[in-house]
This record gives sequence, structure tokens and C-alpha cells, in this order.
Amino acid sequence: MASAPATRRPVSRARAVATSRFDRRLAEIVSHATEVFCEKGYEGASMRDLSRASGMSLAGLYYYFESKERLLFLIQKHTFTTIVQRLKSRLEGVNDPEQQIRIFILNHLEYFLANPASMKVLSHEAEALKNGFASEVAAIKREYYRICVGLLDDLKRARGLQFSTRIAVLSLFGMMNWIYTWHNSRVDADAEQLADEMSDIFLRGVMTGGKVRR
Amino acid sequence: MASAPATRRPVSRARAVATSRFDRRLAEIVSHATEVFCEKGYEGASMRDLSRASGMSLAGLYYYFESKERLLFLIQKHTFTTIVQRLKSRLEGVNDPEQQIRIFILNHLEYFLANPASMKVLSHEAEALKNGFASEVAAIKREYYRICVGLLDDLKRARGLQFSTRIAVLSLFGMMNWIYTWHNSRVDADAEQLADEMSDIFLRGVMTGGKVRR
DNA sequence: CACTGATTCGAACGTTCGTTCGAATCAGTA
DNA sequence: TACTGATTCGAACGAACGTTCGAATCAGTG
Repeated sequence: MASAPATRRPVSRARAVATSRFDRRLAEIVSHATEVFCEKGYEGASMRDLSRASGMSLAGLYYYFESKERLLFLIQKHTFTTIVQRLKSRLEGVNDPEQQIRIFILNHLEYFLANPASMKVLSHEAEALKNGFASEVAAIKREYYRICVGLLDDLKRARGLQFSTRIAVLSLFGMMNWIYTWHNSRVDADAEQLADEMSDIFLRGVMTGGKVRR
Repeated sequence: MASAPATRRPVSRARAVATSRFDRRLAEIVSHATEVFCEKGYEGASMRDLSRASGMSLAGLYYYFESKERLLFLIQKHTFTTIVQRLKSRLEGVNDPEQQIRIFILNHLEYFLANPASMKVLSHEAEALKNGFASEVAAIKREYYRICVGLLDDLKRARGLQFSTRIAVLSLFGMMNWIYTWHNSRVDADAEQLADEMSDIFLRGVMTGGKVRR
């Protein structure tokens, strides 16, 4: 999250207090905006919608960020950074490739179900940003993708498997990210069980040798 | 596809000719609009964009459909209807559940890669329609979903398997539909090979008994 | 040719869009 | 208390939005 007004950074002597006040308010706005973007889509949501949702005047919002696009950027960057950071800390000390992949899936789904609006905005509005904003988020995405590729390559090496890592990783992402289109917390399982079921399907699918056909 | 101007149906004596002329022109517009919706999103694409892409004046477009929303509806309905129709004809005469599922996947991916723009608009703009338009497309989607559930239930019965059909079907849809976010025809395999790889992952995943863990 | 309905378009409608600006208000120090 | 920078807002900007309308053009028949 940023820590300066959209226009000019206030060099305040009471830095800690002023900065945190600003950041807290920005975080509130980001949170409300996430819900609105989730519901109406980035293009479909107007600044006036965001104003209404956050209880702040239209003009007031621009004290916290310089454009609607930057607001989407803040949401995506924060969400993606958090999920990668949590993943790294969870993977520490685990060496078995299969366990690592199960952790990858669990981490992804737990965050997904705990922050469905953020994750929908991240998944569904992936093409909405342009130029600098887009490339910064793309860099995080690439890192996240690379981590998963690494885990799968480890698994292949450890078990002497043969399959296209690219297809496998992207299929896995598809399984996981598609959830935003169907998950209903009132009828569907929680993250842990969902992660188990998807992990089973994916890992068996990728680890079982020989053709299933016939 | 419809067969009447947006406002009032022309009761022409040369029905065959007039109707087909109208339909041909509408199909061209739909085709151009699909590309534009694919590239800029439904909300992000303006009627002026569609006018430019199809080479017809802004006002002229409204002779062929009564609103931007109805145009999206035409795209989605035609795409979905076609894919379901092809699936049904391909499934005829096949009885083995595993083969049926492989056909389901192949049919989906072949259409996906042959009509990437249509399928992206279908997948990505699933929530853009409202009320009547939305429910008509939702009905086709439900039928498509139900077919896949039926095939998987058959497989479970035939092989004595145990897994959540709902999770399996939706995971499979995720794998397949996510393709629009990553497929690059210059580096990725063709539909047949892709379908084989995804079928292998999915079917092994769902058919392999016992825990893989440990 | 004249006639008719199908097709196309320029121009404009009223609305909403993202953003800006200057003035007002607030909070915190001196 | 007076002062200062942080924060908020009403009002407006020009641009772009989806849609409409009446007139012009086209194609096909008599």
C-alpha cells in the first residue's frame, strides 16, 4: 500500500501518525472499491459508485489516489503481493515436492475463499490495466507462475514423470481461479476440503503413469 | 441468430432472399463485434468502436439489433448453442463414459481454439447480461453443465468411483475455460493434443483410486 | 421509367463518465 | 487563541456514452 496523497507528499513532522491515518483511510477506500469492482466490473463501476460505497465525496477520493486505474492497480498489487508472500513463508522448511504443491494449492484457495472479492478482481480484471501498471502486476504474476513451475519440475525430477509443465501449471491455475465463477459459501466446502479435492485430482492426474485410456 | 430488423419485421414477399441478406449482414456485424468485445471487454467497447470495426455507421447498427446488450446476447447465445449442438451430435453412438468425457473435452477445446474470440466473450462476459437475456444464456449453460455431470456420474457408476461430481465438473470447466487467458497459437499445442493432455490429467485424477499422498 | 420497402447515415438527444479546482473544514501544535 | 498543513467537498469541466430520428440512398419489382 502507498503512503502519500495522490498529489504531493505531505512532509509531516508527526510522520507516523499522519502516515498511518492516511493509510488507514486509503485501505478503507480500497476495501470498498474492491467490492464495487467485484460486483460491477472495473469498466462498469463508476467513480460515483465508488464514492457512494465508501461514503466519501467524488472529489475527496482523488486525495487518496490519482486515477481510477491506479486504484485498481493498488488492489491487484496488494492482493497478489500478499498471496505470494504468504506462500513463501508457508513453503519454508518443506522439501517434499508433493507436499509443496499441496501447500501451493491450499494457500491459493484459502486466500481465494477468505478474500473472494479481491481475488475475483485480480482474476477477472487482469487485462484492465495498461502500460506501467500492467507490467508491474504482470511481474508478480510471472514470479508466482515461476514458483509453481519450479515445484512441478521438482516433482517430475523426483518421481521421473513426463508431462508438459506449462500445460499442467496453467490447468491447475484454471481449476483454482475459475472458482470465482461458481463458489457458493452456503453450499460448497471450505478451503481445506476444496484444496484436498483439487490436489487429489491434479496430483493423481499428473503422477499416475501410463495411459488411462481403454 | 435472429432474422428480423430490430424495430419491425419486414413482411417481404421475397422472404428467402431478403431474410438471408439481412441475416448475412447481421452475422458480419456480430463477427466484428465479437472481436471488439474480446479485445476491449463488453463494458469497455463502445458502440462507436463497433461502428468503426464493422464499417457501418453508428445509427446503421441499430437497424440490425435494438441495443448493445442484445448484440452481446446474440453472440453468447449463438456460440453456446453451437457448441452444445456439436457436442450432442458427437456423443451419439458412443457409450463408454470415459470416451464420452474425452469427446466432451475435445469438442470444447476444438471450438475454443477455432473461435477464441467468441469463447472469450462467452467466458469472460458471463455476468454482463441482465434479466431476460441473462436467464436465456444461463439456461443453455445449465444444460451444458448437466450433460457433463451426467457423463461423470456414468463414469462413477461404471467404475465404482467416489468423488464430488460438482467439484470435478467445475474443476474441469476451469481448466478448459481458463485457456483464453494464456493460449498462444504460436507456442501452444493444437486442440487435439491439448485435449489429450487435459483429458489425461483430469481422468487419471478422477479415476485413480486411493490416496496419492505419502 | 416510377414506385416501394429495405437499408444506411449525419446530426443530434440527454445522460453519465473521469477528473479538476478553489473554497471550506478539520486536527494538531505553538 | 491563532496558525498551518491535512483532509473534504460542491460544482463544474469537456469528452464520451448509448440511443433516436428524419432524411437520403439503395435494390428490386411493376
